[in-house]
Amino acid sequence: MTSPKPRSDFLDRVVSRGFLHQCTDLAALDERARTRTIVAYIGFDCTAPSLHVGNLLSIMLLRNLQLSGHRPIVLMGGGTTKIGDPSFRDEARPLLTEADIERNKQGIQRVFARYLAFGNGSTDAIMVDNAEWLDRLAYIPFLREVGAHFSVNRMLAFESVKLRLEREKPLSFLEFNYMILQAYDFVELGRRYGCVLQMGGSDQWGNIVNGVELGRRLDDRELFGLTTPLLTTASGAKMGKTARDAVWLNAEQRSPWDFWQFWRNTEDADVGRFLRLYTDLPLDEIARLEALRGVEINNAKKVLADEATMLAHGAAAAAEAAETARLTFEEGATGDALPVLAVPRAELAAGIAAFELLRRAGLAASGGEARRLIKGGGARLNDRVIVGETHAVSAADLDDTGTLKLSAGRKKHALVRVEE
RNA sequence: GGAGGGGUGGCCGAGCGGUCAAAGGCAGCAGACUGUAAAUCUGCCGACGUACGUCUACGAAGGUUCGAAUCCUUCCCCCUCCA
Repeated sequence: MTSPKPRSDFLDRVVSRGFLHQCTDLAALDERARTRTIVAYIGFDCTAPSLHVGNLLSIMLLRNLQLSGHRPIVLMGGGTTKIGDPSFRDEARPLLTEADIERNKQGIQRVFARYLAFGNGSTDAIMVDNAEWLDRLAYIPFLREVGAHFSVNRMLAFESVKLRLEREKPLSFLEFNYMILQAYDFVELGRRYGCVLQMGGSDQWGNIVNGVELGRRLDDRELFGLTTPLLTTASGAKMGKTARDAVWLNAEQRSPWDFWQFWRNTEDADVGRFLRLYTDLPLDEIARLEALRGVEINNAKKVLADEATMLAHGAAAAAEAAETARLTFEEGATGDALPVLAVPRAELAAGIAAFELLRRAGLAASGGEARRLIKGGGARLNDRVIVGETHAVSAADLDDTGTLKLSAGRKKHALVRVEE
């Protein structure tokens, strides 16, 4: 199902950079985006204190929208988070308290300032919270105005809830309403801001289509929906999750250094795709980088890490991370961006067991894990393999700046510094 | 409402009175090889303790037993079939 090359700048970008999965009416949307400025939104529920790399695709899509001369709306789901989206989940999300939601919202909001330009101009981004209208809904009038347009039969047929129903797992009436509220959001944004397009991940298709249809029925307005593909890495892992933790966008949750490292460690086969999705680099430049082979492709990964980190954390943090990586991996030295553990001089003078220090430096989750790391020969002190879990690290291991380096494996390093 | 099957470590999945902190697989971590890649091979993989060990764990709560993931009772949840 290859379609002709879009004529609007926006959809041309979307398609050529790999953001498109499905669209309700690509040709009509293309025509509209070509002839006038459109307003489009993506909703973000406040389920965690930060967004992560899994959400980055959506954020970059909004960025591309703005870069091609249109207006993005970031919709905070302060209202819908109180319900919990059941899409493709086989059990209900734990209900969050209003305080949790508010805290999460504060964390999430900050991210967008780096990716979008907010303001009052015609293509400036705006941020709104659906709690603004959802909290105020009056039940009976809402049912009469909006509820009447939904067919339960049809809602039950959506792929997003099919799993739950097939397994006969409970789908509460509360969750069942999520779809309707999201549809209503779209209509409300259409009324308030002239928003005509809702975008989101492919799991949002059902919710989005409902909004498009509701807009037509309620306001006789033509709305559009567009979804992005579900991303996996070349070896099949879900994008944006490492180990136990998501790759958070907030610096408090994941340091710019770790963030840079995440991108630097991209698999060869993913570099081109990621450069198109997660950076602003022109396509011909990306094509050149992607064509690099062997050791050379590491340069493409560095560019990817630089660009992605610059967007998320700013140029200074990206430069520091890149320099630290150069020093650490190419010179065998250390850089300023490495995590630092401060230890009182007296304590260090007395000697600290290596496993304990590894744990405290954050290189191992527990003492046991640290011990295993040492037993397996993966732990190093100042680049020398540590032998014996209880090996005492002392002031003698400090260099002349009062610092020592601990490593877990070849990629994870931390500095220990004495404090007076 | 009736009959049967099941709930096990991050996930899948064996175990069905002691030798079970619980096979195997996946994921994860480390080592080797490399390019801070992939693939492959090797080791580790509940917590705490230097080893012997201690504690917490097999849906929940009780019970039988020298001893229970394994047996019994009650409860909760899920699956299949019948009405």
